[in-house]
Order: sequence, then structure tokens, then C-alpha cells
Amino acid sequence: MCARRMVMVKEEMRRGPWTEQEDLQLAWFAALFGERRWDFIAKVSGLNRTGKSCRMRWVNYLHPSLKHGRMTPQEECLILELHSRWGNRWSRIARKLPGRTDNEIKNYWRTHMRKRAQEEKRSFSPSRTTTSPADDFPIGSEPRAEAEAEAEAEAEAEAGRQLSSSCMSLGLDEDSQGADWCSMDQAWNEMAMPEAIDGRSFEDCRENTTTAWPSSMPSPPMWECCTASLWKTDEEEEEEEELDSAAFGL
DNA sequence: AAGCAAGGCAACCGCAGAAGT
DNA sequence: CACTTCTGCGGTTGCCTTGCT
Repeated sequence: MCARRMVMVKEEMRRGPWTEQEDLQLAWFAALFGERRWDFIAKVSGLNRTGKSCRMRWVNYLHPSLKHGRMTPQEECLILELHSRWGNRWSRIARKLPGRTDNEIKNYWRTHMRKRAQEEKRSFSPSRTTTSPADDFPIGSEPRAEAEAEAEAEAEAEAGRQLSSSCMSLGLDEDSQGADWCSMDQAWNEMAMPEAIDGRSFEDCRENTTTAWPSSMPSPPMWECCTASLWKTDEEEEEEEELDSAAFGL
């Protein structure tokens, strides 16, 4: 049904999840033409995806220097600290976490902070448990949704601030591997083994990808030429961040 | 075993700014 | 200088997986 429609609407761009074949194609063309001109790459690769979509896929998933796996406690700590300092500047925060993307960090923050916020909410307002939220606002009324969303956002932010400060007050930093730095969740502490991430590193994946590479495509060297510095911090930005740090007395 | 809810994450969207013409 | 195109960012959505009842 969908395929039929695709045939009918010839120029329609492909959307949704990427297939392995598409990934290979994109990686190949990105290596060939560089990590720029995504519209051009999208066209010549015949992927029938938008340049934007290609770029997103590359940056968030295919780039060789990306880490794939759970956040380490150090990374979590860093995210909390940087978020308390910079707010939702995900790309900026991501630059401080080599191998992590803004999207990944954003997702991480949202899911974990929301969870945390919900816990906070429960523990701080026991009285609310006795009355249903619907008591305050009739079902379907706008104010309820808005107020709840606002409260949730504030709770998330507060959770972050608290975690961040507890993180700092414990004197935790890059050396805090495996430290019992907060009780956010026992599971968080169990992530402390980078080697255990899925049992494999991206290097492994890269090798596998290379071996599975179509014979018509050159393999290993392309990775070398395209690993260039997605995560290298721009010097100017770096300077600015230093200034920020100084201003915050860190 | 089936149904449902929540969690996790990939992907998309809209906008703003930079770069090119 | 104005306009167009491209890139990057942050917010949001929707699908898949996992855990619970």
C-alpha cells in the first residue's frame, strides 16, 4: 500500500527509519564529498532523502567517532553541571562530551529528569496523593494541562539543579568513576563500566561495517578521512566557554 | 499469554543565522 | 545590499521495546 503510493508520487522524499543499505550509501557519499553540502549528497547518492535528513543521520548515528551506549556516571555528572550552567544549549554541552550528540544528551536529559521530577513531585507533595488532580481542574480544561506542563518543567529544572549541586558539593569530577554521587537511581551506578556497553565499542561496529562493506566501495581509508574533528571544539567557542567558566567561578 | 503503560530513542519540524551569489 | 540556499540548533513527535498487571 505504501510502496504503491511511493511509486505514484515519484518525487516524494523517503522518511522514517534508515535501512542498513541507506546507511552504507550515506557513509560512502559523506566520505567522498565531505561532511558538507548535504543537499548535494542527498541528490547524488540517490537516497531520496532530504539533505537535512542525511545530515541528521550522519551526525547523530553514523559518524565514526560517536559512542553508542549508555552514559557513564562522569558523563551524567558533566551533563548535569553543564546544563545548570548553560541551560538547554545541547549542542554546546555535547561539545564537552566527545562522542555524544546533542540529540542524545537532550533525550537523556528529558527522560531522566522527567523521571526524577516525578519522584520529587511525589515526595514533596504527599497531600496531593489524597486528592485527584481532576479535583482542581475539570477534565479537558486547558488550565490544567498548562499548569501541569509548567509545573513539570519547573520540577525537571529543579531536579537538575539539585543533582548538579549535589554533584559539585560531593567534589565529583572526571575522576568520580563509579562514585556514589547521588541516589538518582541505582541503575545509574550500574552503568559505570564503559567496556560493558553493549559488549562492544563503536570501533568494533566500524570494523564490522567495514567487513560488510560492498565490494564496489572502498572501505577502510574512508573512515580515516572522515573522522576529522566533528567533536573538535571550535577555538573561539572554547575561549568563550573558558570565559563563562571564569565568570561562574569554576 | 495478552493487553496496556511507560520508557527510550530515532527522526522530523520550524526557525535563525551563516554563507554564497 | 538583497536574496537564496545551506547548516545547525532546540523542541517535539511517534514508533519500538520493555516491564507490569
